[in-house]
Amino acid sequence: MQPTHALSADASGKSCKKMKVENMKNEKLQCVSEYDRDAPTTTSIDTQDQRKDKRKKSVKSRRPASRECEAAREVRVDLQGSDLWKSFHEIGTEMIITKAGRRMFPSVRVKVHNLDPVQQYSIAMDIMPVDSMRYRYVYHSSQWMVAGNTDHSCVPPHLYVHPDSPCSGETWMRQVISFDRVKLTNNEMDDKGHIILKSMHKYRPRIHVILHSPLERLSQTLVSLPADDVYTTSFPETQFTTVTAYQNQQITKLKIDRNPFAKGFRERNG
Amino acid sequence: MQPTHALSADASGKSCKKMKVENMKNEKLQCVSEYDRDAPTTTSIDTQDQRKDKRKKSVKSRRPASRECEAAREVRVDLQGSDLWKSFHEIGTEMIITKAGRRMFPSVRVKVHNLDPVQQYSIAMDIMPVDSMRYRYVYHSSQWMVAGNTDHSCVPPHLYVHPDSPCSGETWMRQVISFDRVKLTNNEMDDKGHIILKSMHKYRPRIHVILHSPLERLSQTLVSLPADDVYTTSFPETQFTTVTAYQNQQITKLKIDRNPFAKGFRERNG
DNA sequence: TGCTTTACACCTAGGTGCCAATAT
DNA sequence: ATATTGGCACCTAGGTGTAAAGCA
Repeated sequence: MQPTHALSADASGKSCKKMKVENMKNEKLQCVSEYDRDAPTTTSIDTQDQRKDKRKKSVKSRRPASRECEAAREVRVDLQGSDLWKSFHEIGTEMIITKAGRRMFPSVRVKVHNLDPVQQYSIAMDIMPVDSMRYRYVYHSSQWMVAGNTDHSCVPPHLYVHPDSPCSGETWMRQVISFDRVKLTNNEMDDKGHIILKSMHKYRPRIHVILHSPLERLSQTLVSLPADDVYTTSFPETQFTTVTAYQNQQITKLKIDRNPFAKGFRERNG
Repeated sequence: MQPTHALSADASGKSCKKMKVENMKNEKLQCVSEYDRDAPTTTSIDTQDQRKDKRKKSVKSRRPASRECEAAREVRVDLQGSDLWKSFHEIGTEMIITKAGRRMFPSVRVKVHNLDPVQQYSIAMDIMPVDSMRYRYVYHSSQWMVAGNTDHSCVPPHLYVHPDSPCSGETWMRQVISFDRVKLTNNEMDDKGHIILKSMHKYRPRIHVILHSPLERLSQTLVSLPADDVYTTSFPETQFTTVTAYQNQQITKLKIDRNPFAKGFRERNG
């Protein structure tokens, strides 16, 4: 359980490392509440004792050949379809989870910038709990209320490595990176590689950009912990509550309206 | 164009290397005619000058802890669905190729044995020309006849790396490795990663088991040449002739009869 | 003539929310 | 009471050979 590439403790926000190391092993099921604000959350150095130091460090915008620190620009990850996510977020996004596994809608789609074109990267997604609460939906007030604490059975979050991984920075930057084949399940015994979540809980997806050192590689089957340099980011509007059946009818309507696979319900459900 | 990992010239069939090196760059479009015999063809050392030395070296059968040479057993690759392939082969297998890309039926499916469970491997397929001839089908004799030499535009054979690559030997051995998503095309400008072939030519698929040295890795996008140790094999019954429309009606009937996607023609075409 | 392309009907495979039944 | 499950009709997405048209 010891950190593989533990960093020195200089967590000053000005550090000019192109990629910051985050040791995911040490994160356990720690909750990242009240991230639900404005800018994307970018994890900087994140060792056990510094969790309180986490601050929204807005990623530097592209600046040609900034000479600050060996001219290295910081990795940037943009969420695609942010407007759609926000439409759901305003109501309170719900995601169905089933035993067989259910896709997300909307799905997480990103573009990455400022990678080194010749380096190899893997890009991965996982889904972190937002807090340790269980929720229930109160119909008459159309609101989600806390219903108690979660039972910490605490399955470590499964890392979904994008199937194109590993791949050169150049190739990654040329395309929209889509996680639309990810499936969510409530089956704790799942063996099909789906992401296991608990119903009636709040979650938020994270994106990891994993730089492969020349001496290592990340097999797609080594599903849990990248030991290399990892750049991690997350978008507030992608937060959602897991359900086994939709609770808020406005969510149902919006899904039917926007998800092509639900077209069969368009007219029927006026 | 120089061999990356050229071997010494001891091509004696008894060499005890677990995996033999084959330098694919040196193979060019060399034709491997009259391999259409009995046992699977296993490529041993294959440098430019030794092509005549190629012999069907039937892979050693599993022998527990044979101590001959550091107790390493030789890699073995078995073709799944061999009977189905043979049904077609007896008639003269045809594969449709289209501009958009067409799947193969039957598809190539294999099982691998005697890998090192803890090593990382990639498994790949390519399709080699059997000779340099162009063929035409003569209806009244129901036979394929030579129609001339091919025009050597000679696109280097595209390597299709199995999407699960790279992966541990243990994982590979536990599953049937299916290449059913491979698509064949006659579009020489194809950019969708399909395998480009010439119509009215004879081909045979090859399977490559690529051992990753700890210091290297094979990106799925580096599509052409494995520089590591490669074990290559091929099965006579998988040979086929490329067409844009089926020539032999017996082939058409067998495809309709066996390919689930052609079910719509079962009754119609008595 | 001989080969290739295209639009097509008809499949398989699989993603939706719904609803009634069933847990918890 | 609430939450979950499984069967369902209805979609999307895409794999078939066909037949007619297009191309050398």
